[in-house]
Amino acid sequence: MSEPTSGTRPTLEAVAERAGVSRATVSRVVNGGAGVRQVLVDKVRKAVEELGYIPNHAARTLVTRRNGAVAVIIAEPEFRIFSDPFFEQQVRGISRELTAHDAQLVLLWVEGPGDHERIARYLGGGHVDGALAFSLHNDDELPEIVRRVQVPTVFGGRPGWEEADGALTVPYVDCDNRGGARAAVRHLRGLGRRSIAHIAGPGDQTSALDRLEGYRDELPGGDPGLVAEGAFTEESGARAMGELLQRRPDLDAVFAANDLMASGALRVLRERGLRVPEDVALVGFDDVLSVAEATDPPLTTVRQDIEGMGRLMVRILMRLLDGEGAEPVITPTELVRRASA
Amino acid sequence: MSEPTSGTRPTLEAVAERAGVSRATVSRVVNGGAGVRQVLVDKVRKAVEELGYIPNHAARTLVTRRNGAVAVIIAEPEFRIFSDPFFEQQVRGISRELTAHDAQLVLLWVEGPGDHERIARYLGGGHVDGALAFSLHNDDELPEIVRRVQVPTVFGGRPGWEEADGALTVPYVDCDNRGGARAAVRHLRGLGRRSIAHIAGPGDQTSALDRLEGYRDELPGGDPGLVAEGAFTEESGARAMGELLQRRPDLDAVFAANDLMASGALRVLRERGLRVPEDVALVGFDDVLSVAEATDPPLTTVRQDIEGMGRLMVRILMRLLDGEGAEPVITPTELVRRASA
DNA sequence: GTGAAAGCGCTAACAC
DNA sequence: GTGTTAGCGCTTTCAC
Repeated sequence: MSEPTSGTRPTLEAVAERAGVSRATVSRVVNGGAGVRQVLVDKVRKAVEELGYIPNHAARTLVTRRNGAVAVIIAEPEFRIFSDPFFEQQVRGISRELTAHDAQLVLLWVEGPGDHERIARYLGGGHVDGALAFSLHNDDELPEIVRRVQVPTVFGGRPGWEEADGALTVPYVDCDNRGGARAAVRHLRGLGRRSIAHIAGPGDQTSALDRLEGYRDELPGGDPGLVAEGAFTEESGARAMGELLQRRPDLDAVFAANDLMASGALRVLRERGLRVPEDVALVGFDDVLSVAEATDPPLTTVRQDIEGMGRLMVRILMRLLDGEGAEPVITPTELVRRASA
Repeated sequence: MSEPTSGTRPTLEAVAERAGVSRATVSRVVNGGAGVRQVLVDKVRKAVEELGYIPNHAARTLVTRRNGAVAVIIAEPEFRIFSDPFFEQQVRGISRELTAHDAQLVLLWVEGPGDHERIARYLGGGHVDGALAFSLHNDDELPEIVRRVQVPTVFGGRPGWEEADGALTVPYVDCDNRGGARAAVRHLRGLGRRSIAHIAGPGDQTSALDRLEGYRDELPGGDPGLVAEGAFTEESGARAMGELLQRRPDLDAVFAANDLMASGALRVLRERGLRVPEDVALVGFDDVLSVAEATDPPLTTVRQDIEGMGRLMVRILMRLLDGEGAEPVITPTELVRRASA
């Protein structure tokens, strides 16, 4: 009983003996039971039950080269994103789709650069069939790691490094950030607004850059003073709003690169006695309900199907695992009108 | 190239051939190189490097019965606790200690009761050597699952079901909740306070119950109207404080079962124009710095070494895996005086 | 010190 | 339909 795992688990062989059949038959039954007479199926099932047999994972993986597990990689600086409703929704989508494929979600937490080697060994050692990662910053090392160990990987969000090396196209899922931003600005213009400001996200994230570009598409030659950078947090949105009001007290509309920053901006606007949408119209991005519906007034925003994007990441990975090719996927966005604009 | 894993990875055999040694020697080198001549060690290392060899995990596990991975199980209702600084700190401790043991942290997310079967298969299938779980609610099914599949498990927090079945003692790590609560109340009494209220945590969590008991130890025959139940959140602390003030406007001290609820209570106290600590002295529990030091005034609170408890969970699990026995561990608490009491 | 050989528990041809 | 057999890639006695 000094063994690592408690006692000795029953093997296929034991089940076979008890059921009076061969190992192969037991294997067939355990894996679905196709092409086995019902009598034997029942016998085997009974033996499995009685012995409490659970297939040995390592043995199975050794021969099938599949292990039914997919890694979701979280890098330390991003660990906090668990508290971000956006991320939670995406992981939920991933989890559900994985379950539908009968695959296990393994969350890998990278604590820092020192962990890279360990993560590489884990990924390369075949613990998982594939990986899902989030391309949050341009300087991330993850893409290099997954490339090196050759584990099929799908990214959430358009990776920034792709721009540097056009040859290396990795599969990813992202929404139409640029198009969504355009729709937001067009909507504000349609409302007759003339001074439309933008609270952008961090400059090292493609989603922020793409939304900024969409904003500029609609306002060529716009005043750079109408753009302030935030960090996708409520707090930073408030700060950016303050800056903008200082620079351009005449502004009559704001497009924030996400709902959290929009809610921060809204707070500042109200503190200054400005009415939304009468004095300043406000549009967000994401349509995270817990934020967009909770503000007063509720936010007009650009909706993206976050959970759906998570599910899509899994489906693309599965296709990759089946040896099929995979292209990046851009999902559509949709303007949701509420009261803020 | 239609294989699940990309291309064919080099095996031990390939390395052996390239280095001109036997598989056994390569294996020795890969596993530390003890008892192998330096010349051969170098040769092998070189071959490993050149081939980009990574040991096959499944094959190794199949023979060693160990796989260097430990599951941290998160149940869905608790997924939110990622945003709880307490939990994050504990996971950080776990992660660090695991790294020190060269083990991989695998986070298992249980989405709901329907997932139990899958989780059981995963745990029982030998994906991980052991598991770490958090006993948050008394009706949790997890303990039953880990018992069934016989995977060595250490719990964070004293499990509630233990009371029902004294025979089943599982290893767990918890702080001295009762003793800490006593110290808090004693401190308030020492300050000359006469009407000491308690904002308790949810009644289905042992930590909350133990702290309540510690409070009662020091105030036998106390007024039940001085106790209100919260849910360990800031919001619920505020609500409970409101109730207490309504029932007992004369109260002059509050012991909250955690810092988050204390900060909620503090907010309400100030809204009502009550000074802390002059009118009402306030003590929290946990000493989560981001909360206890951030309030105004900063909280006097009962400190527990959260990260240390996470590390301890891992150490106990490792002992379990080595076939040694393991007892529950209660870590000490310490009153930290700041300005609120 | 190093190599040869025997498995770990399972699946997948291939016979029957 | 079912059983037999040959590995999957690695570690680990046991000889030499």
